Amino acid sequence: METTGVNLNIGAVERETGLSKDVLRVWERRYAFPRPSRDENGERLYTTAEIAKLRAVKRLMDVGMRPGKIMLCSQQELEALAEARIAPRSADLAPALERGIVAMLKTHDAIALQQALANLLMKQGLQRFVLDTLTPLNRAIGDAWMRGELEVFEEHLYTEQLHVALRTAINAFPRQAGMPRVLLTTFPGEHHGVGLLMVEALLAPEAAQCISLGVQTPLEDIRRAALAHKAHVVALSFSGAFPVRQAGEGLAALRRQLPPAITLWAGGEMTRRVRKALPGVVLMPDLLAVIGALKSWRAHEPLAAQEISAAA
Amino acid sequence: METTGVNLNIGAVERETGLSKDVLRVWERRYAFPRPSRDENGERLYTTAEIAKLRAVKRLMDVGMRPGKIMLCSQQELEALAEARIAPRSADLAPALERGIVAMLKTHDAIALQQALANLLMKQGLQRFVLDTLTPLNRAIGDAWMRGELEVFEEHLYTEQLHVALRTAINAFPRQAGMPRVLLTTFPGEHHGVGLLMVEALLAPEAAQCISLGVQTPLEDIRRAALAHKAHVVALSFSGAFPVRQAGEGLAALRRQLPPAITLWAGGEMTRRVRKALPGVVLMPDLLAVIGALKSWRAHEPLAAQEISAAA
DNA sequence: TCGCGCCGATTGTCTTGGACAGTATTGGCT
DNA sequence: AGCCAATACTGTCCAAGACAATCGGCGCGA
Repeated sequence: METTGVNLNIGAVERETGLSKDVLRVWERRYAFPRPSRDENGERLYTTAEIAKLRAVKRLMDVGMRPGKIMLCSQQELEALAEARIAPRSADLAPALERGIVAMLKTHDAIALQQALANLLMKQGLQRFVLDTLTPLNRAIGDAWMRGELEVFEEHLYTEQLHVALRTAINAFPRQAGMPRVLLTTFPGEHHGVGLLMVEALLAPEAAQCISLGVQTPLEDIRRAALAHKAHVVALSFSGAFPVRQAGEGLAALRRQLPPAITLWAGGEMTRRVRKALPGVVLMPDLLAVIGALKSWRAHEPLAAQEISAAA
Repeated sequence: METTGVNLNIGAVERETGLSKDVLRVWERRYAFPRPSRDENGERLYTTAEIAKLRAVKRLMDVGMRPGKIMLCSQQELEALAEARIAPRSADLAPALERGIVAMLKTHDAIALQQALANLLMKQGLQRFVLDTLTPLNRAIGDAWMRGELEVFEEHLYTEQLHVALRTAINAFPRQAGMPRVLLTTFPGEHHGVGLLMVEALLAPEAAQCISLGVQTPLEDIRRAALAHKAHVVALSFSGAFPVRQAGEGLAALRRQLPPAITLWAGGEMTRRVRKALPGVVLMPDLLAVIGALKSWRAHEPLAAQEISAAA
């Protein structure tokens, strides 16, 4: 625990924590936390301790807790809350596999990690790997992250290695002009791209044609891309931290601008928190739903597909 | 040209254009552009035309132009400026290869694009592909982007396909415990990750061990990761749009926090715009410099490497 | 006892207009 | 022509207020 007491200004804290300047200032006004010192110009200077606590608060808020309830807790209390939240489901047992992967992350053994992922993938096949292994594994990683056991950079390493493993496996499938054509991307503000890759991993063996634009495509460009690529389905991925409201607005706008024949899928952790139904949007709260949605599309939408093709 | 006159509020414009709310408001005050209408609550509503012009302005600013000079130009004038800027160097000739790739992007032929990239890669080998093909190709794509010939989603598709091609090729090399160990990532705020992949593509055949954290690692975590992984080199990538000042501050802070034995590399388009030297940071304005820096490290730093190993 | 609707509390986002510091550019001087 | 200083430019930060959407709890009816 060094005393790297490098004080950061509000802009740097925004970048480091993902909390907007507005939020940081209004929290200070309302909750008296954080309470940064000021430099000679009266500008805020946040300590590393405050930043760490802000990150802990954000983690808890990303799983549904409210700022007013937790803002004045100490670091220990926050950790206890995180612990309590995941206790119910990890109480039974954390399987050896998951614990092994987390251990590799903690020892920073990138090579072992990559081999472990590649081995599992080869043994199980791509779809089983995604559905059976990755789902609980991602949850275990998420839990460890919630508990503060994992550093940011360790989580980054996991994501990166997962990218490598999945991308390699997906590439082994021939890139064919299958049906449906699925356009994959995320909204601006959503940085997390593993979801896209997992969906692609599920669809590639089903002979659907995936066109991924990566993350953060502006709304207007999603529309243009869907038309340009004559997509049958537009699939968006949302991580748990994505604001439900923003997603709802964006999906509604997109639904309005897209021809009705194009199906709209929305998946990812966030979709579990959606209350009111979004007309014309297929929600996929888990990965299994992707397979279901694909089957459903193939059963019900042959006409739509023809229409889009004919419109060319 | 549809009249999708969907007006966006300032937050949405910030996400879509990458211009902060503060900047949008201060531009309105100073230059009387943009001049958004207001909703019933007095909140700004930007038209799609304004957003398009904002994007054009940002593109030109990313290559060094100043807002005051260009803010009041019409769309046509902005396009003329972009044209003029790239005329000097593309006047000679745009080689057939580059034009072919751009054409594939414009016709949205993802399959052809991927095959073209894979073919080139196989024919030339990874390093030659990166150095000889990708450098001019990226410039051609950048020029087309500057001219407004490419849509955002077309550029996204290119990036994604490049990712696929490079990742596949890199994976073909055995992941060994070579020297030096290079930690690759970008600062928070830098979304562009192709640079990292290109560096990895150059280093993998040289038997250096790359550990990539992907994009947007908080400063403190870069430090921790460097120590945890016992990295010999920390390499950061910056796209042309990254603010030079932010990069300078970040690099200085990182240099201060990192043991002197760890070498610090900074590469990418931004580094060409750096004026004052950054002590203790190796600048790599082009990709060839990466090879040079690697050779230089191997020639001069055998002691440092041993020290770090011993410190374990 | 469970479901539904209402109301108050909570919370993120947007508002204005001012200020300042660091950087680029201009102009004058040698 | 080259160098330095004054000036213009520009991004970021500040304050305190306002408002709408949402959450949570309460009471009511089935």
